[in-house]
This record gives sequence, C-alpha cells and structure tokens, in this order.
Amino acid sequence: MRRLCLPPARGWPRFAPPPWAAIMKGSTSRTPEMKTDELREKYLAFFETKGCVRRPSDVLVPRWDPSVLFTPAGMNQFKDHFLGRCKLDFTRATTCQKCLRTGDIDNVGRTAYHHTFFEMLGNFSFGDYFKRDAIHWAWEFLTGKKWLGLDPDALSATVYLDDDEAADIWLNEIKLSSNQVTRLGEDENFWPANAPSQGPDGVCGPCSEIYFRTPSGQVEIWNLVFTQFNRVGDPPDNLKPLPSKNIDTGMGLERTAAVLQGVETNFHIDILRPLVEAAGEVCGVRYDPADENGRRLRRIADHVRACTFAVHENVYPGNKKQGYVVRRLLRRAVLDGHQMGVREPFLHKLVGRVAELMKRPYPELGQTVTAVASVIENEEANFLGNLDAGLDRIERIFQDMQREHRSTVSAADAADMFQTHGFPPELFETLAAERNVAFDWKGFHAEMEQHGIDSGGGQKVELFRQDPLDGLKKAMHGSRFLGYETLEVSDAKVVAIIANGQLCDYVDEVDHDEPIVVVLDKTPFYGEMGGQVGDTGEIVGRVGNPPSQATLHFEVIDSQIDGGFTLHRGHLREGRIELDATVTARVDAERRQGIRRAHSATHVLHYALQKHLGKHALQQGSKVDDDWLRFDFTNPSALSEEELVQIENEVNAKILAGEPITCTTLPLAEARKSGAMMLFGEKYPDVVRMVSAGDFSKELCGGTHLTNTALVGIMKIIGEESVAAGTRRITALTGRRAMESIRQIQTLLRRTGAALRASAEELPERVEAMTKEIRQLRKQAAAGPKSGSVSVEQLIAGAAEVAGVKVVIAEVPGGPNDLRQLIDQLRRKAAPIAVLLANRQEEEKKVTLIAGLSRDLVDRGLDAVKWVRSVSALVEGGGGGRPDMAQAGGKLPDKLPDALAAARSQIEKRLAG
RNA sequence: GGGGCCGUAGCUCAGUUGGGAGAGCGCCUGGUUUGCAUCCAGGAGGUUGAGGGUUCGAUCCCCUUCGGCUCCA
Repeated sequence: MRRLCLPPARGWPRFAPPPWAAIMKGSTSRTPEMKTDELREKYLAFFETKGCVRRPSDVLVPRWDPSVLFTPAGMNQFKDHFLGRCKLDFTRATTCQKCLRTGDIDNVGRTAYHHTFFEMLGNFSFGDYFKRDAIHWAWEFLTGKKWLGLDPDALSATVYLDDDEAADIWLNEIKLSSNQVTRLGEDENFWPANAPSQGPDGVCGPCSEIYFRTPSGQVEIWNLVFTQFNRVGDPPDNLKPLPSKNIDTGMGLERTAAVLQGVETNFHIDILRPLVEAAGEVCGVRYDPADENGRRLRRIADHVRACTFAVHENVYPGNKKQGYVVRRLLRRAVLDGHQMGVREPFLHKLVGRVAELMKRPYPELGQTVTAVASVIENEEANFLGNLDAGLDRIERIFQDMQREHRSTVSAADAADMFQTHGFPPELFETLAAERNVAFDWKGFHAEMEQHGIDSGGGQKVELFRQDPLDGLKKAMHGSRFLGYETLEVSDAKVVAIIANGQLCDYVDEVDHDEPIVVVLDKTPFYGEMGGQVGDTGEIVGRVGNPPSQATLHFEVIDSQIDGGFTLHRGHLREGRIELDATVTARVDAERRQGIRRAHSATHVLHYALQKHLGKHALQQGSKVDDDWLRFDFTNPSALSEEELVQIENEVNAKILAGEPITCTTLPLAEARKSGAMMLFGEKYPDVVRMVSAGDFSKELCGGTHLTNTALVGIMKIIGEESVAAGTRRITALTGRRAMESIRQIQTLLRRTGAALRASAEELPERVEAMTKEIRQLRKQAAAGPKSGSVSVEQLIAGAAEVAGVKVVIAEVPGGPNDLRQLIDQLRRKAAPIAVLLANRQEEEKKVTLIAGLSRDLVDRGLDAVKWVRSVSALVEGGGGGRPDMAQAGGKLPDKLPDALAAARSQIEKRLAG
C-alpha cells in the first residue's frame, strides 16, 4: 500500500444507462429483485442441503492469527482445518464471512465493485468433496430456478492452463460452449498467485473463476480454489499432489446482489444505496452517481461500514496495526466530507444507519451504536483539529514560497506536512490551487517511497508457520484441563517437550537460561486466557520410565494455551525430563487463590460499573493477576472522585454480603437467553461456561473463581486512567495485596507527618503553608538587594572618566541578575558609560563577569562581547552576549583582580583611540 | 517493529550563531463604559516534562527516559 494518495479525478466509469435488468427478465421467470439478506440466506441453505455445516462468520479481527490484521477471506477461520492441524468435527462447511481488505483501497468509490469491507459467501471441503462437486454445485446454485436462476448464457468460466480436469467438467458435464471457457496463466488462476514458479512453498492449487456478463463488461462473482498440491522447491516437477485435497470457494455477496438486482454497481444494492444517500444527507450534498461527489459519498459509505464493524470489535483508531488501518479509513472518509465543505464531525451520524442495514446478519451491531459512534466522533474531531493546526503551518510555507518566488509546493514540504503532521496532501493541493500554486505529486510520491524504505519493513510473518506441535495437534484434541477441580495431578504424562522451538525426546540440561516448554496429557495449570494470567508452580517426579530413584524438578514460571494444549514454560532445576514420564503437576496454590480473588472481584466490579455509570460501561478487556486486576471499559469521560467511591463501596458491599458464586456449563443459546453478559467481537463455542455471582452477575468466562464473594476479602481501587478515546481503565487490588497497600499508605502518612511535625490530618494545610513560605523566601532572595551591596550612586561616584565616557569597573556582591540590574540602572543614569561588574563565588571556584555599554558607545562600534571575552581568558572562561551587554564566567577567582585591571586598560585604550 | 515532530504561565503558542523567559486569551485589583469578546492602568501566575552530559553559562547542542502527535510496515 505504497500509493496512499492518487492524483485526483480519474473518471468514474460511465454507468450504462439502462442496466442489464432486461437480460434478467428475458431469461428467467423469477423476479429480478432479490434482497441481499435473502441471497445470503439462500446460499447458506443451499450448501446445507449439500451436507455443509453452517458456521457463523468469524470475527473481523482474528486476534489469534498473527499473520493478518483483519479477516481477509472466508477460509481464514479454517486454516487449521486445511492444514490438518486439528481434529475435524466436520469436513464440509459453509459461511458468510465479513472481511476487510485494504489492498484495493484506492479503487473504492471509483469502480463499481471494490470495497474495503465486504461479505464473502463460501463453501469449504477439508479432504472431502472436490473439483467435480464444487463446480456442479456452484452451477446449480447460480442457474437453478429454485435458487438464483441466472441465465446460463450470461455466465462464463476460467480455468488454469494445465487444469484439464476442471476444463473437462465445464465443457463436457456442465456443457458450456468452448467460447465460454478460457484458460489463464498462474498469475490469474492459481492460488497463491504465481505459486508454481515463484513460491511460496506449501499448499497451493489451481482455481476456476465464474464471470457474469453485463452490458458494461464482465464481473467475477465466484472463485473456486482447488488446493491439491504441495509446492516443494523450484520448477520443474515441484508440485506434489496432496493426499487430502481441499476446496476453498468464495462468492462476493455484494457483487452477486448487484447482478441479481440489476444495478450497475455494488453501491446501489439494497444494503448500500441507502447508506450512500444517508452520507449525502449528513454532508448536505445530493447523491449523483456520475459526479465527483458521488465518488466521495460511495467511499464514505464503504469506509464507515468498515470503521463501524472494526470499532464494534474494539479496534480503536490509533497509530499501530489494526488501529492505524481504522484511522486511515476514517480520516479518508472525513477528508472526503471536508472537501465537500463539511467542517463538523459527520461520520458518526451514519453508524446507526450501518447497524440498521446490517441488522439481519449482525444484530449485535445495534447494541454498541452509541459507543461506536462516540469513538468515531472523537477521532473525527481529532482529525479536524489536526487540519486546523496544520493550516498555520501551511500559511507559513506559502509565505516562504512567496518570498523566494517559488510557484510549486515542494515535495519535501508536502511530505513533511503529511508524515509529521498528518496533513493530507489532497487538501494541501486544494489550498495551493486557491493561491495559483502548483503541487508536486510526483515528488511527493517519491518522498513517500523513500519514507517507506527508511521506516524499514516489519518482520514478515509466515502465512502458515511451522509449529512443533503440529503432529501432536493431529493426534490429540488438546490437554485435559483439571484446574477447576484440583490444583494437583499426580498421574500426568509428558506428551511433548519443546526446547529452542524444537521437539525433543528429553532435556537434562539443568538451570538453562532459555525457558523450555513441557506439555502434559492432563494438567491443573490454567494457561493464560481471557485476561487471566497463567499459573505457576512445579512439575515433579522420578526420572525415567519406568521411574528410577533420581528425582526430577521442573519449575513452571508461566502457562500458555496453544491450540487446546497447555504449554508449561519454565526451567528444569533437577534431574531429567523425558517423554512418556509420569509426573505430578502442582499449581502454586497461594498465587492461584490470589488470582481467583482478583477474577471474581472483576465480575463484581463489572456489575458495579454498569449499575452506577450505566449500561454503556461495557468491558473492553481485562487482566487478572495475583490479587491484582486491571479492567478496561467504555465510558466517555473520566470518573469523578464520588463515582469511584460509589463503585468501590458497591463492590465491597457485595463482598460483605457473601453471595455464592457458581459455574455451570450450558449451550450458548441458553446462556444468551438467561441474560449472561457477552462480549462483542468475541467468538464463543457452542457450549459455554457461565459464572454467576448471587443474582446480580452472569458472565461467560473460562477463568477460575471463588465459591463466594466474601472470599475476596476486600477490593481497593488504586488507579483510574484513560487508555483510548472513550475507554477508561481501573486498576484495583484484592485480598492481601489490598491490605498491604492500605498499610503502606498509612506508613507513608505517618512518616511524612513525623518529618513535618504534623498529624496526618494537618498535612495538607502544613504543606500548603510551607510551599507559600518557600515561594516568598525565594522571591526575596532573587529580588531584594542584599546587605552589603553597593548603590548605583556609589558606583557612579567612583567612576573614572576617559574621553568624556564614564568607566565603572568593580567587584560587587550578588548574583548575575543583580549585576545586570545595576548595569541597567547605570546606563540609564550616567550615559555615556562603560561598565564591567564582577563577582566571585569562592566556595564554587567560580567567577561571573558582566559588561555593559550605553547605546551611543555601541553605535560608535564598541562591543561588549569583545570586551568581556578579551579578559575572561585570564580566569579560564569564555563569554558572549549582545553588543550592549555581555556575560562571561571563569574558574579562577584568584585571578579576578588581574582580569579587572586588564578590562580597565582595554576599555581605556579603546576609548582614547 | 521502524522513521519524523512536539513537550515553555490555567489555555493556545512565540522564543537562533548558547548569554536578561515572552505574547494573546483567561484570572485578580482599580478606573472608564455601563447592550453581550468595551477601553485603560496595574498585578498574580514558570523546578522551560524528568534525569544526565558538553560549557564559565543550556528553553536552545548531545545522550537517556516519560508523555503526546504523525507517517510507514
């Protein structure tokens, strides 16, 4: 994404005046107006009849997957299935997946079919049905009267050059005519593109695309990917057939809806056109598809959908990763509004509309509209403020240009304004045009290119990285977690050991620096999940299998979850640990209990926040540690002192009430019905664990909890702060750490009181009084002439006179400020005059010299800087200042008399000459 | 993960060969006017984000650190 900004106005492709509705009507008996919601449902229902399991859309932000920022395609959630990395509960699936891609961002709004946010319908086979069924079913769905009923003559297919199998199916089974089938090269019809010749190694395969003909051209609506090869090395003969072949397909929901509804662009389908027009309303512009503003409004519609979904999943505009993508989309849309004359935040007004248009497949959007809109409004205001601040700077640039008679905004200025101050080049160009000044786009893009190089590439994440646990994941569903019931398991078996990222049969190096990982078949250790930190503890036993006399001791410093397995990270302290050994796994019980206190308290806190702040105060994230918790939640502003007290009191009241806490597992639907708190942007399994406290709190949670709120002991809030626009963070302590904290504060107060000789209650007044006193003393010290100082009159009286100019050279007490003030007074009262005052601080071994000349002497060419410098060398110092007043310092107080004598002879010589 | 910029009075910000910490708004006092940003005079308010270094001397130069902004990945 190097080219963020294009030169303006590439023409919007002309819409063909009458769309192809005519074709549709002539060829099918069904009504051409199929709603998008209906299409989505029909597709999923159709593939269910083919034995596919209907799965919900994965989240838009797959935090478990480091290789992508956003879900780019339907297959993303099935990566592990495709790679055979997990045990399969089903081998056929179908989904409607919400996706976000920024690769084509520059085309959004300009073309009929490009989006950043879109939905993709897909059907998938994991070693089950293959090419023949995939093609036949696609055809059946597209042309079947019961389904879409599209005209077969308007459809065509492409296949990969060498894929005779697919070509054969299309020509001889589907009976397409030969001019309906095109063979294309690996750049078009292979996944990943160009994989055979250029890599990467790994699973790949040919694809086949289905096109629909419209009066204005062809539109690709379906892509069938046949992953049937494993690429090994460079050609030739580098494509090895896979034993288990997969199907990965995608049908663009919006494109197909456009075809069915007979509209010339995706932006005119039933779930998008109203949004485009609503954008026009909030911007005060009437939507005309053919003009420049039409392009802007379509882009706004696209971007606000993307932002709404992303923020809904708790991705906030920011300067890193996903947050940055959201910011860029949002700012681009706001800039479009700005260029149409809108000067106030407007994007946030469209969030409700997005939720409404998407409520059928994504009803949950409706529940966060207020919070999402407020986050977006905040960022809009931020950006508009940015533009304002930039205008001053731009003004200065224009002034410089005028002075230097330049008539083109330099690429360096444009790039600096954008890179450093976030000022969009499009707007810069507009302002330049208003002054009849050109803008160097070519140079700007070159600067951006250079910036990309300077910033250095981020580390590349392998799409399918090697995982030492692959083999294990195929063989087992995961380790059994017993930590809800017990803290010690005495018959666990070691099933994997990983050191330096490699599987090992054994490790016997004691006290190694790098922690190693041990995996057990069952464990009481809780792996970090849902904000709760991993358990620590130990794994002990006898070395060997069968066991010998030697003992083994493995210290667990952290536990993590990976694909259902608990990874015990830590150090071997004694003996030797090896595969298949039977060991005892023991959790640090005291720490675990602290974690349970903090976790249960977190649920109570969540309840208290909702009760006192409102239903909008929803959890955004949390971290639960040993008697320590951090809780992020949505709230527009900082909490007041009173609110914090209320909330803390509420939590402690529930603790004192001793409400029972219970954990039950039940189907997701049932939990939802019982009103359990669910987090957006989280994907829950079909069977969930519900944690209830009293009758006031029900949350879906996999964490470890107390059996009664009373066991929390006490909860103390120790911090409240902002983490992002619209999100606050509370930090609190429970149990023994809360007690420790209170004691610490008491001790601190007592010691402070003792030091100030005041009781704790008197401290604030005492400190205030002392601060005031200090200020007064400081002022006195700085201002008032000290005792023993000399008066201006005395100095004038003692002045020598050379050629009508008074010369005062003296050592006087006081600091540099006092000397300067004296010089000022002397110059006012006795011009023409040359003054050099000095002062020494014996104990610091320092000398200060300040020279001053009255105005007329400076006009005659005398220079205080030269004067003071000519003598400062004698005291080993430098000096400088302005011609009428200069200052120097030195390190040899003893030499001061010499310096003063030199100063006198210098000035006298100069005045006489 | 990396590049660039910023941090000075309650707020918005000036401040270059390194040498007296400033303006506007706001606040306080007095006067003028007493129709909604009236005018005039006076005044309070600062560890120049923190720490270290170079220097006789650092808001300014260098290093470290914290916080904010921004772009790239």
